[in-house]
Amino acid sequence: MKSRSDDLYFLLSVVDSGGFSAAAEQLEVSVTRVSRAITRLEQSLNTTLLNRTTRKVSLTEEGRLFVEKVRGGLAALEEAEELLAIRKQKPAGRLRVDAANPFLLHQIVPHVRDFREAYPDIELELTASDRIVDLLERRIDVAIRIGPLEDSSLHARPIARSPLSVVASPDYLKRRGNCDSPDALRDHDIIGFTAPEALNFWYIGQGVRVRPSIRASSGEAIRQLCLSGNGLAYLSRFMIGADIEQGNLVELLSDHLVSPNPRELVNAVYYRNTTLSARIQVFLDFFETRWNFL
Amino acid sequence: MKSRSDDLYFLLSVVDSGGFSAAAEQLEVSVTRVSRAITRLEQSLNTTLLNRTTRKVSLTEEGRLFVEKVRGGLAALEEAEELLAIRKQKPAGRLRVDAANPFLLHQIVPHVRDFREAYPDIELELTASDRIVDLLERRIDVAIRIGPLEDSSLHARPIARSPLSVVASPDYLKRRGNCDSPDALRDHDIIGFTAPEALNFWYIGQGVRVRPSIRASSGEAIRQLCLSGNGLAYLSRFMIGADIEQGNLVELLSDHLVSPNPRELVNAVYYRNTTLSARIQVFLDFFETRWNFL
DNA sequence: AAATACTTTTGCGATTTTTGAAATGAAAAG
DNA sequence: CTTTTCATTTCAAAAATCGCAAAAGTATTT
Repeated sequence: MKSRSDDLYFLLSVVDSGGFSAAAEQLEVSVTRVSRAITRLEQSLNTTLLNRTTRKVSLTEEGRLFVEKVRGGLAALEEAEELLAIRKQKPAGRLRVDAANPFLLHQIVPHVRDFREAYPDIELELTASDRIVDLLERRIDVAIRIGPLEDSSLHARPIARSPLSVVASPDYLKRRGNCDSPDALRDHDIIGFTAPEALNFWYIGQGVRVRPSIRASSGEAIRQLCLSGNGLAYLSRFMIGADIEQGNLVELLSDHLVSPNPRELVNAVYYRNTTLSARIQVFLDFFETRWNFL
Repeated sequence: MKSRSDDLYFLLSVVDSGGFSAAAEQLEVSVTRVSRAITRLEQSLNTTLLNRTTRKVSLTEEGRLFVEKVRGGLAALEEAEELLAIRKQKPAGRLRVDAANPFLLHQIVPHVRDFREAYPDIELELTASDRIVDLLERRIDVAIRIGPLEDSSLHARPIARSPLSVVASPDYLKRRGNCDSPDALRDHDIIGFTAPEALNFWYIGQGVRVRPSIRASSGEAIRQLCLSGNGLAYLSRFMIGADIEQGNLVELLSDHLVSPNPRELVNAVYYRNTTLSARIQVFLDFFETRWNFL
């Protein structure tokens, strides 16, 4: 509540450098300041953080726990500042973004107006392709992919997660009855994928390989089929979140859903291990805060 | 680097309450202070965070991004303080912890000496049981479980993740050759579980159901079999981390491992949705920082 | 258009904190 | 026993923060 972040930085420096004077030198401040920062901190927390034996300082057990958590917190704060620094560079230029069609429609398109307003100098080019295509050849800067990545020659960074849910339309459920347990799936119509077959593996309980009575080749098609009461589907939250909120689809078996699972991860894929271009950076930061599928 | 946490709290309050005066009232300080805090912050960051139109304040786009990150950071810092507060209560009494045998051996037992030293008033009782047993009847306070949870009547909290790796002993590999691709698994001896069969599903590529040529009923047995060169095994990092470091086991197919997956999550299970007892809290905090399997 | 009703910002003296240099104290090293 | 190496404390100067009251805006109302 009251601890000044400056003092926390001092603490970290002391811990890392192993002494007050060393920390002072490292931070280019007087030893007095360091000493006082720690004292202030300890008093404010009413705890002894550092065990001072004249030659060395060592962390008390509470200090250890405290420092551990503090590190993460300060890192986040610094990231926040860094964000602004990047943004100040007024990123500009062309940015080619690729995503699977449903993701593009449901989670990117609705926000591009705001994005363009925030970064008017970035020319956004959106493309849709279901599989990972040749990013390099098509000059794509960043691709959003859902689920496990196949090509590991590219670099990827997880940026969000979109759990999968079993859903059905209310009228279907009225006709066919509810579905309370994984075993009850047998009594229902399942809308599945034509290919790859791995998509018809649902992460429920121990994992179930379903036998679809209807198949479609795209998630969007499955969603439509489900909305019009053709059966149960297992889809990513990002494309049915709105449907659920509006009551057009009902979640089933939520107690038996297994999370995390390989298909719920949303990754940003790009080449270059090195630092991302400001364009890509701001794009990801911008959208990360808007993707609000749980 | 220089932003003060106090000012950040002011910022948050302004954002949440929707105005300077409202924030001032909420924080029980003068409006002047709030205004100055924001000004100071903005100058220090050299950025306009708040868009003041007389009737209301709204976040600028940079402000939005900034606040978002800051929230997380401050939350972590507060957690750190809270930790100390809990610890100050000198938690005492009996704490019954249950875990699967290998986890108990590899990740708990090695640290109990330190734990006892840190919390001398807690009487630790450790039990091992492979499946979730009747926690209530056996009076277990907290159980550590790896992988998906079956009984959802209990409350669980993910506390760590322990990825799974495909491993083999160096001498086995010398004899039988390397294993570069998921397909190459066919040419190798697999050490699998006798039951449940679901454990012989490996999260590699699209997911592979392996056909073990040797089976054992416990992870520890599988580990031993693997160490003595009987074939490939797919085990949690927490039980083979040391083996890998010491070179007694070699990781295979790491490029094809799929993460996250349902079996890598380490959960703390307990009844009570309400606030955890100090005992359980400190136990989890203490060990979380020591479990260092990636 | 002018007046009104809110808000935020600013000027300024008083008050509280913070700072560095040097003094002090304390434990290890020679 | 003396020297060295740190950390803490003292003290006066310097800096920052604070609150009051006045000022400066900007929607809404008259």
